[in-house]
Parts: sequence; structure tokens; C-alpha cells
Amino acid sequence: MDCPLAFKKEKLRHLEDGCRQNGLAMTVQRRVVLDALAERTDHPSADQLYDAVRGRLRGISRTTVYRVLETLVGIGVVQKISNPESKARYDANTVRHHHIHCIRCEKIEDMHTPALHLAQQVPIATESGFTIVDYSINFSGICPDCRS
Amino acid sequence: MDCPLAFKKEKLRHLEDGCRQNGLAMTVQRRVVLDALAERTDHPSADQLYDAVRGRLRGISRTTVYRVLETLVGIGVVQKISNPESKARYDANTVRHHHIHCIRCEKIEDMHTPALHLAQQVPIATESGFTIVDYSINFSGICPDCRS
DNA sequence: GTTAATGCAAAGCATTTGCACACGT
DNA sequence: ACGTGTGCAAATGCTTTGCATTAAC
Repeated sequence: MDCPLAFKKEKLRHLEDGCRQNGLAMTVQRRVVLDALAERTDHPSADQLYDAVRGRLRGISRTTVYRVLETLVGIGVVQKISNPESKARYDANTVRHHHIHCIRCEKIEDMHTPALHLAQQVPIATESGFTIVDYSINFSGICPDCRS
Repeated sequence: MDCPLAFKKEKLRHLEDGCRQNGLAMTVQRRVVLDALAERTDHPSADQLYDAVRGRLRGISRTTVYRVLETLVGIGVVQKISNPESKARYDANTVRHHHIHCIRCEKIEDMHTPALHLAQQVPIATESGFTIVDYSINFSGICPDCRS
């Protein structure tokens, strides 16, 4: 498989390592959020994660889920992904990859097409004087479910 | 200039044409929103547009600005652009181009680097079965203002 | 035992909706 | 005149914050 961090176990370890290295306490709540993040590849919103996590740890609060996610983004092990909805979506895969979203149902999936590596073509600085740090490509289209 | 729709007049005409072709009434409110959109290249949020427009047409309501924008997105002359904030940003330039956003101040600017045309490399359909309609590249980096 | 993390409830933005009135065609 | 578009106010959805309690190290 040419996609690092594609598997649950590896993602989970990456998340745990990040927490440990940043001195974050491993609470029950953090653990279930980490688990939920690691086993999904569908870029869930905070509320979707909250729903997933509530089944496993009764009583966990929505606030905690939001706070755990912000903490993980803060230490860099999770990314908030860009999308046209007005709602954050999270991605535990921090290896560079791209996304495609369905313009009908708003689903977002990963793209691993290797032809898309721009590394050599990307200017370090732009006409406008920006120093470029990273990039990602967002495709839009229609998913198989919505086409039928 | 290799960038179509780069100029205010042309953008405005494109917006007006779209409205006419879709049978939309040209109200004073729509006119000022169209003007405001055409003369900006900074991908304003609905509220920024509302502020801009309020100066010219006292009494226009925030609701109307939101509604006009949604209508324009609906007929395809304006795009909601993807960004990691939880707030929509609008772009009256529907010619394919890319964006760079500053990770410090969240500013978003256009990129017209011609080397980035992926047309030939982009698969029509993905592993996941999506039919691709469009794409855009999002760069992130630090803008000149924030670097100093 | 300290310090950091959680839960609750309330507040804060961004956005949408229902309904009565006004305006463009 | 007709139907669409607007304004207002209230509702909704997503997210954040303050504060007292609880749990991790």
C-alpha cells in the first residue's frame, strides 16, 4: 500500500504519540475520540464524532469532543479540512493527500492519485509574496451513490 | 493579461448577464451586491459584503445580502470557496484559478500560476467511482504582512 | 496534591426561515 | 396586477466560554 497512515492502528499510534509528546493526559474521553478518529476515513464533523463517541462512553459531553478536537489540531496531529459547508470537518491523516467532495451529498473522500504530486512545480513564493508552506487539491464531482 | 474576468467591468457584466438569463429582477439591492462583488478580489464573507454594501444603500438588510449571495451561487455565477474557517467566502471569478490563504491572518488571495493546470493529469473518474467535475488547489503559507 | 480536563449551561457568531409588505417587470 | 424580492424578528446550527467539579499524573 502506498498510502501511509492508511490503517487504523497506525493512525491511532500517531495520535497517541502526539498526545504523549505534548504532555497531554490520556483521559477516557480523549481515548474514545482518538479511537473514533482513527477508524474513520470519511472526514467527520465534530457532531458526527460526538454521535459516534456517545455510544461508547455514555455521558461524554459535546463540549469535550469539540475541545479534544481543537487540542489535536493545535498539536498538529489532526487537520481541519477546507470545505464549502459552514462546519468543520476533521482528518486524522496528516500525510499529504487530496480530497474529492460530492456536490450533491457533500460526502468527502480521500484521493491518493500519485500523478498529483506538485512538489517540483510549486513555487516557493508567489507573485503576491506569500511563502508557501503546503497545498492541497480539492476535486468536486458526483459520487456513485448520487449518480444513480 | 492572461487572466479572464480579472477586471471589474467584465466581472460585473458576467454577473448581470447571469441574472438576466435566469430571469432575476434587477433590484437596487441586487445591484449593489453585484457591484461590491465585482470590485473585490479578496473573497469576502457574507458579512464583509454586508458591511461594504451598507455604506451605499442604507437600510439594506443582512438577510438580503445572504439571500442574494445564495441566489448567485445557485445560478452559478458566484462560487462559495472552500476554507477552513466556519464561515462562507464568496468569489465572483468563476474561471478556474487557485487560492492561497495565510495561516496567520486568514487572508485569501488568487493564484494564477499557469504551471498548475492539471487538465491532462486529472482522472475523469477516481478509484472511488466519483465523476470529477472540477478541481481547485489550495495553498497555505504566510503572507508578506504577517512575515514581518 | 497539583494541574489539567470535563460537564453543564449559557453565550456567541453565522446563517436560515416565516411572514407581511414593497417593488420590478 | 402579478409574482418575486425585501425587511424584520425569531429560530436554528455550529462552536466557544465561564465556572465549579473531577480525574490524571
